[in-house]
Amino acid sequence: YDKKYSQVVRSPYEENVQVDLQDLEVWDKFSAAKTEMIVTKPGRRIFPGYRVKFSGLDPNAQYCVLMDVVNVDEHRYKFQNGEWIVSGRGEPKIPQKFYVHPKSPSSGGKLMKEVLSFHKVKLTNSFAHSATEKFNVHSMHRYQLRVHLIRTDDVTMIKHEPMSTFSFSQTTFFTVTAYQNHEVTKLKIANNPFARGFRCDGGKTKNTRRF
Amino acid sequence: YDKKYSQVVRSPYEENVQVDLQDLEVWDKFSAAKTEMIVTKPGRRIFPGYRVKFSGLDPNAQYCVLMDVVNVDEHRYKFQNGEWIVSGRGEPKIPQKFYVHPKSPSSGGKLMKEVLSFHKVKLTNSFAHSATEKFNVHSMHRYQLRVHLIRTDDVTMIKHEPMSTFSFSQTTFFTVTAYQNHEVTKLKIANNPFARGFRCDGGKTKNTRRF
DNA sequence: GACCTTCTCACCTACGTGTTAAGC
DNA sequence: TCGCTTAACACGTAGGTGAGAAGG
Repeated sequence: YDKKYSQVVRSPYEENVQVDLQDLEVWDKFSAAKTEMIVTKPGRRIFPGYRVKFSGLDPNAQYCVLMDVVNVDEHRYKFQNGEWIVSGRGEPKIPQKFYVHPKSPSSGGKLMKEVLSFHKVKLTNSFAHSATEKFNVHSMHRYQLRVHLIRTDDVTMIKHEPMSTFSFSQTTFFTVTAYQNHEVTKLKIANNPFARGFRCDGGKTKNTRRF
Repeated sequence: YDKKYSQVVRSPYEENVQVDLQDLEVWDKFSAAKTEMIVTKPGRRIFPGYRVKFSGLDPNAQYCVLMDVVNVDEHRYKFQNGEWIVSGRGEPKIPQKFYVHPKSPSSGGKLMKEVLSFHKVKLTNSFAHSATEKFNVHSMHRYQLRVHLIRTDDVTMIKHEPMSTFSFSQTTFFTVTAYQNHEVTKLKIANNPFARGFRCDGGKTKNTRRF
């Protein structure tokens, strides 16, 4: 049992493929506090950043890498007395959509040499603000990130080819319009460079993390 | 005779295709003063921005859009007594390279609805700083921008398909490491939002131009 | 000296943060 | 009232400007 994965579905072509979630320590810290992600109308990035690295690919084959955001369950939640509890039925699921990583398609050799970052992805609660990098979600629901691999050099064929899917239990999160758990707020401020202005030391702490 | 084009080469598949250069008034102003573009080691953007709009495409066909930077002649130039004059033989031409617009491939229908911007392109005089969006050029030479259209949905087939090429006489420019003609400097400061700090009014003039 | 290049700088644009107060 | 959402804001990151001094 590999504690890094909550779920793996492999297409027959990618039996030896493995995916590593980057910044695992950071994801673990957030996960322990129950991660929250802000949702806004214009769209808000997720933090920690979703960054993965592939191994075990065929160096000469062409691949497309995708990600999506999926419901973890069918509930609506609320934060009460310091913990998240179920609060009725969830909104109907939003039709699935994929975000194709801009480096797709790419050869297995190239892919294995670099970390793929999905930092441009945003969460929005407004259907009016549609864009390729925006995922529509409901606030006060629970979601999870997934990454997909398809052995093809044709982005338009994505829906007609066998696909391998990888997901990590650490990337589960609650959507909110304002942070509920102050522990999460503290972790965001401590780790996200863009929130450096809110650090106790006035932003003097260096942080060279890349997204 | 259409004064907007200096040269058009059409592949047999794109007889009705037309390209419009955006910000034509600005390009014309610079052109009248003999446009200069700064070249640096890390790479410098071009200004005015190179933005084009297509019409007459097949709405259902897939296209790739490319651009490149080519020599206008074989001379080296210098700026003397307020004008550009030939100053010996130019450096050997740099091997041609294409910058593939990130929205490639795209359907003709989508392409005709939007303005394609090449604002990420940079000019560099250092061969060490190579990148997809950087063009290697020699300083004190004369170049021109070109845009290309290929009817294909496969970016890797770009060099093996018939290509239409469009270029505008207004996009001819001299490369410099420091501006020679103060008239050009004034136009840059007056029109480029990033140079607003140098405007006489202290940067209060609004300018909502998009790249 | 004349000409061209390089580097550092102050000053911008653009946009990613949580905070706060107001709205519903 | 309470719970959740929205918009304006100060304060960061990241990087595009020409100026000016220094270098070759």
